[in-house]
Amino acid sequence: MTPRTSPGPRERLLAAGQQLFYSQGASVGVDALLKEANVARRSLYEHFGDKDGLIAAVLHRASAEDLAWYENALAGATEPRARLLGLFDRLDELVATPDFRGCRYFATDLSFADPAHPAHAETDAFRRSLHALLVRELEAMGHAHPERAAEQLHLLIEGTLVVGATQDGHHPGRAARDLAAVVLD
Amino acid sequence: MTPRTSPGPRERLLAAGQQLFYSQGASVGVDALLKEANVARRSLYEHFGDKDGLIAAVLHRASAEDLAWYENALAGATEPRARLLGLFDRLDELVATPDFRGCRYFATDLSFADPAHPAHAETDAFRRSLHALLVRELEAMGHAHPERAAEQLHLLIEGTLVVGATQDGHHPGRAARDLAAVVLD
DNA sequence: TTAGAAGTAGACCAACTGTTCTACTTTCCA
DNA sequence: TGGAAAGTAGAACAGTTGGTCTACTTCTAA
Repeated sequence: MTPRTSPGPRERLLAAGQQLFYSQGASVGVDALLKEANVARRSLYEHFGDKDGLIAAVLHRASAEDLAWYENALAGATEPRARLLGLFDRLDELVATPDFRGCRYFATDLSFADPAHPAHAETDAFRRSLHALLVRELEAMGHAHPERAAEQLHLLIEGTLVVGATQDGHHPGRAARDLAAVVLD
Repeated sequence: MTPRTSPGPRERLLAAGQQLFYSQGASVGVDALLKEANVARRSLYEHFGDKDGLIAAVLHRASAEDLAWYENALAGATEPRARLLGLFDRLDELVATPDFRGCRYFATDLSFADPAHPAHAETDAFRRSLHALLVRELEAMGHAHPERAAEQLHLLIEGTLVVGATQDGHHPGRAARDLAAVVLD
């Protein structure tokens, strides 16, 4: 019942944070977040404690969404090897998006020099999940060294994101895909 | 003459900026910079106009130093192929440094959402120089597709830096070196 | 119907930001 | 020796930051 016709302030804050933290960086002001979310100042502090709490919550949510994106990208094919190669095709499309600005998690890590900041726990968790996902796929295709290969694929993914974010016109996904094919053999 | 026994305020500001912008990010306060450089407030604004001017100048200087680092890393061998592979060995050592925090230029790009910020011109220039350096080496070894191979090597370098900055205990330089060997053939 | 929870709106605060300015000192060259 | 240039020290300023607080409204469930 009461299917909540429109999302509440908590949801709106998370959505606004996800968008603004990505496009502007973690330094966006609280005022901008409140305005974008159309939410009262008080609601932010009631729901998340402080700005850092919102940042961590946004990363937590984005992490789940991004992992789902990876799963979806893999689902483009059924054969294990084709699944992983297809991932790089999808990455190539992703980084070509006009407002692509690189990996949310690495950007967050760079924003907070203090290693005790709660955001780092979220970015670490994301990377571990991504690594586990890659290992799972590699094991499914019977790779001889899944751990090592996963690290190499991860390196190719990060490289693709950075090059995609900093250089226009390139197709880093294609370059990475060629190298990924080597890793898989 | 007057070999300037100790570096002047300009040099001290550049050195302090190079260190603090890297370790703390571009958001370090002017006060911290002045204190670290042991320089009067006024000197900063006389020499660099404003904080952004210092940021650009620091990047300009770091760019030259970092390119020299790449040249030096290549100089570990004479045979063209060994030169490029040796670069990844040096990168592997670099990212293992305890205070390594990733690529200065990518971090800077992420810090300034405004594409008109003067820092972006410096990071672009650095990347172009690095690309040219890679192309030069690939041509020297008679590679069939120097431009394409340079993009792949660049991707491997960026991936190495990101993984090195975010995951401890890994040896991304080794993983990248294996893949670089494939690129070179 | 009504009490209480949740939300809005916005004033307010202390701390900090980059920047400008004034006054004094050092350096160095003609 | 003298005087301009460059440097230091630090007060002051306006704008912004994250965060708290009060007063009012809306929703909702007993």
